[in-house]
Amino acid sequence: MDASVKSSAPAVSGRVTISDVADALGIAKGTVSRALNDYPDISDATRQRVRRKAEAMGYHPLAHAQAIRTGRSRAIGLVLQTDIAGAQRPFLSDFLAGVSKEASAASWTLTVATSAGGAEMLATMERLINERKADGFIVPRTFSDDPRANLLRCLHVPFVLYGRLSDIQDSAWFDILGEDAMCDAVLRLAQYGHQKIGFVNGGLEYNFSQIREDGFREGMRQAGLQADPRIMTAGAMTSEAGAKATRELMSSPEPPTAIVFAVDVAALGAYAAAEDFGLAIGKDLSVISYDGIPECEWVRPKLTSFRVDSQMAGRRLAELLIRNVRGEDPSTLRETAKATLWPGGSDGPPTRTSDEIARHIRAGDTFTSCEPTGGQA
Amino acid sequence: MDASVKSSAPAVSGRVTISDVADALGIAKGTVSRALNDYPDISDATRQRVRRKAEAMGYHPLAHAQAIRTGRSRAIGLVLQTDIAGAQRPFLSDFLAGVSKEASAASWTLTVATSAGGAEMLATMERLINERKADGFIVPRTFSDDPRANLLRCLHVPFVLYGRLSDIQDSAWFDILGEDAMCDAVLRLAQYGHQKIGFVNGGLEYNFSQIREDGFREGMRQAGLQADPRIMTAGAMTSEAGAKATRELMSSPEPPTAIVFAVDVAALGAYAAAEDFGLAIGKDLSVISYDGIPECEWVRPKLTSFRVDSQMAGRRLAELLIRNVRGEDPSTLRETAKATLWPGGSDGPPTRTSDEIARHIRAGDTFTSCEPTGGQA
DNA sequence: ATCTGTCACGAAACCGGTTTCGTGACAGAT
DNA sequence: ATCTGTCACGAAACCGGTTTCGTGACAGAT
Repeated sequence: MDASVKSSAPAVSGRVTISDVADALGIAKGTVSRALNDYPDISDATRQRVRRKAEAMGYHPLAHAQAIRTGRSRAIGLVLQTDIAGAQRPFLSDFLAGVSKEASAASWTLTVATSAGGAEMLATMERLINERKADGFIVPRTFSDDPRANLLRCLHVPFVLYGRLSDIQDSAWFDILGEDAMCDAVLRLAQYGHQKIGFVNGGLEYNFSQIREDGFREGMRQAGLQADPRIMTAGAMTSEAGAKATRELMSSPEPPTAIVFAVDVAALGAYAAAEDFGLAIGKDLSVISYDGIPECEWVRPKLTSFRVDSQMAGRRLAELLIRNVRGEDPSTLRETAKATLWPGGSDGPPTRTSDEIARHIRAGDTFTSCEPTGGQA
Repeated sequence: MDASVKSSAPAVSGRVTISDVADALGIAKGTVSRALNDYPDISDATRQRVRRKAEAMGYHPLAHAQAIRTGRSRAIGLVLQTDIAGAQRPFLSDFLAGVSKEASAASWTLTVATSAGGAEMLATMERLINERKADGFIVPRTFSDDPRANLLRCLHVPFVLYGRLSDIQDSAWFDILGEDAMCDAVLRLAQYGHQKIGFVNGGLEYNFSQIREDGFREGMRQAGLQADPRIMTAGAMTSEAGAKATRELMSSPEPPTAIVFAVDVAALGAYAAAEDFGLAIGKDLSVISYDGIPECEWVRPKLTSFRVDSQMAGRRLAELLIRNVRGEDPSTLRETAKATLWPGGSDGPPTRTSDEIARHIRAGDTFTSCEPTGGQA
């Protein structure tokens, strides 16, 4: 009888649309939209009615339908750099789990792309922006002077750094306090009685390296020890580089009895170097590192390392980014967390002095092996 | 003078829209759309003109604007299971790189979510489908009876399995020929002279396990050897489980001189077990495994393993899925590839007989250690 | 009693695409 | 010369949302 009866069938696709909700309430769909988006020109009574009905009908707006008008699709962008030697590999699964969990909780999604570094990386990000596949980015592995941050700032696209930027400006970030870990590592070694403590830093192109070196120096200062530049080096981001760095440090006139590494993969290289020299890790040479990659548990003795909770980092970064996109001031979106010491067997009281080690290495023989090695003998 | 002059300004956002292209050509935007989508009611001449102009103006349709009408957003869905012990972790970065590269090349994107297994996994996938965040799914780590595949089939959502399904039906898949690798592993060991060869399979809930066991048996058959059920076991998906399985096999009346593992992480456990028994890996006990995880390079001796090219797998899966979504018959979208042998030092000619090993283990002492261990002595 | 301002909503335009419907132009058949 | 069918396109509706614009109803001031 009533000619205005529109079919209230819930659309062909089975999804509940905003029109379905509006029809069910007998109001305009624009009103429903404004009610759900907290426009001020909607009465509290209506707002409540709409909310309840939408909830009851299981209505969820389609992000990409909103995007066409708003330009935002509730998607977090993450571009992984794949041309660097496994740098982010071990944490990736946990990290993604953290990001995507937090995203899901806010009805956001995660768009992942991969790229080599440099121009390709920036092009990839621009494409995601242009195609509205990402409303903002999580920028992992911050560089000291990060072109990604520069680009996103120019384009006024929100982002959150995983790592602090020296040129802090107005960016949001989350970071693990690597400096505290390095400092604690030194103090732990000093307490064991180590006096000659070496440092193998990561690549100086990364922002974290300066920070970790500062932490190392601060630890030495607090322990009342001298930081000796002859047993400090940097740039070790692979096991091979870590081995090479270790050999260099150990070949110095006054070799260290303990080395602090800024990254685990480099520290793993110390095992090979120690083997070459016939030094026992954890006894002749103590090692403490940072990251907490699973390989720490594989090597013997296990590698003592400051472990980073990557899943938590992912979660926090996602939350900060979402708040950034929603308009909060980036300079209020900054957080830090601490790494946790996971003791292995790679550190302990020194069993040899620096002198003894130096003589031993010059002599080219070993302390511990049971089969004769090296030398002309 | 001409009242019909619409502003040809390229929109506020800077993007070129379909209307911009239509205006530039003086034709209707519907015509442009049909021309670009190869509708039959567009003349070749017009089609060419439109294509060229769109190209020249740098027009790219907005995937989510298309999605609102078509229901498709050119996005690949990938839900990672994060509650299983690191199973997919090591390959993840390469795998994502492969998927996302292939996706980018086709102007698709990759939506990643994570989930625990079971009902949560299915709910996560349904959410992505309902919100049009994925037009189809790559289903990694296929289970023998895979609830994800069942769900997607019911919903008529395209998907590609990474792994073959026993109940093949109409699904598309890509898989590495694990059976060939297992077979080759046995033949390699047989050529070294091994006769008692054990097998430690992965979890039987995974589809690959049956396939790899078949490959192992086929290898034994080709080598003219008896598969001995007392030195075959399954369910080892972690290093601990691999160590336990190795101990069991070695404690059998006729222990193996070589073991084939279906997965690397389990094989890594063999190192710990061998150490317990005082057996030298690669000499007293040969080990060959499968996956090619980076840890193979960390252990001593390096683990001989059949390496899977995860990036390639990701690429192939992405391509197959896209073709599936575009309407190609899934039963024509099936591919396999071979794993590549990466020899380490964990396999070689047997240095002891099964008997010698059995006696040794019963005696509870070791062959190789230089310090006395074990026994009451 | 009228005027003014605010409240709260409906109607309609809009975002950037796709798809349906209608029709003028032309060719070929009668 | 008219009729019929196909070709090739324009116009308009549509997808599911958001946002702008307009206006009736009511309250308070004059």
